[in-house]
Amino acid sequence: MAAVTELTVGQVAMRSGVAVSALHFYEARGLIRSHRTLGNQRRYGRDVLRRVAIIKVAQEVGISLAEIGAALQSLPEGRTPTREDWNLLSTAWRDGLDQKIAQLKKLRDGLTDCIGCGCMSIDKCPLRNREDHLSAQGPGARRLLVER
Amino acid sequence: MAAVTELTVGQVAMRSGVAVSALHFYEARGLIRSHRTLGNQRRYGRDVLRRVAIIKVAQEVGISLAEIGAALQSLPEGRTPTREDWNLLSTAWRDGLDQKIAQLKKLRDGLTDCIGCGCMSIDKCPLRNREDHLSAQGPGARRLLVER
DNA sequence: GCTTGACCTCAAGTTAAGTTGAGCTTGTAG
DNA sequence: CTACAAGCTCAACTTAACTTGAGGTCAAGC
Repeated sequence: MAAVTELTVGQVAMRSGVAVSALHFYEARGLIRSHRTLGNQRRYGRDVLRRVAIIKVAQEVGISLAEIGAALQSLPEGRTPTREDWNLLSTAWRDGLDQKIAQLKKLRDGLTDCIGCGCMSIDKCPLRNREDHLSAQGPGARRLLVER
Repeated sequence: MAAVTELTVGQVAMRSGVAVSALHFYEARGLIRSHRTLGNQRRYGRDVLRRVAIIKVAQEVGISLAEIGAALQSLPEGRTPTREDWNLLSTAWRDGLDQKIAQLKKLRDGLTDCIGCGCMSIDKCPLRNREDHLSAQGPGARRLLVER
């Protein structure tokens, strides 16, 4: 028992509340890192707990793993996130949240206005026309789970 | 040219802004209906435009196709949606939106409180502990794109 | 009357974020 | 020293909401 700080996957899973398979997955995606024992088992430093915490919070805010990964990578030198880093990220994400909230509000107000107006006629409904014909442009324009 | 009101898939696609393949898909899912010409091609009544409009609005509000389908089915007799029907649906959906907004606000406020506190220590952070360990309970508990 | 463009069907692919399972290895408690 | 829990890898499956493609039909202009 050299370093007391080392954690196994199972321990990280238990303490962080995410499944072992999810941890494997995050590692494959480059969101967390581990080193291996001689027997090829993963060992994590305690910083992984903080990283996982950040990941989960970001996910709840509606940020994709890809974006989270990018944000974590963009931290200078890919080092363990410090409080400073957390400030930057959480501020940015909070702003994103603000925007999302504002959008939903607009949508809700549109709905409210539209209730009872029976105007769902595609050409005239303000709700419908909010989305300025995003179709028929780029041919390969994929849009699953659209954001903006 | 008996009824001037008949539309082809292509026309519906163009006017509604959704792809032909998506219309096929909606039909397979029972969200819209068509009748066929002698040559087996789809023909739609104008009401389909309204239905598609409803579907798109609901999607933007974050409602799944399954739920939209259920809502549309629940309309008495599966008839063409009237203004009354639209009232009911849009009111319900607006309330859902309200809830979603409230949730995001709570999350944002949590983030705001947390910024600078550097408390991301899993055990003590209020943001982290909001989610009262939802792990390790039901074995088959799937949760992709969680709602609540 | 034939060529094009719009349609049709059905199967398979796509993305995100994981989960499940098979088959095999480690590590630890008794 | 021997179970049995916990790990490991890799492939395949899951859901939602469509898209893409292959292979074949319909309709309309010239």
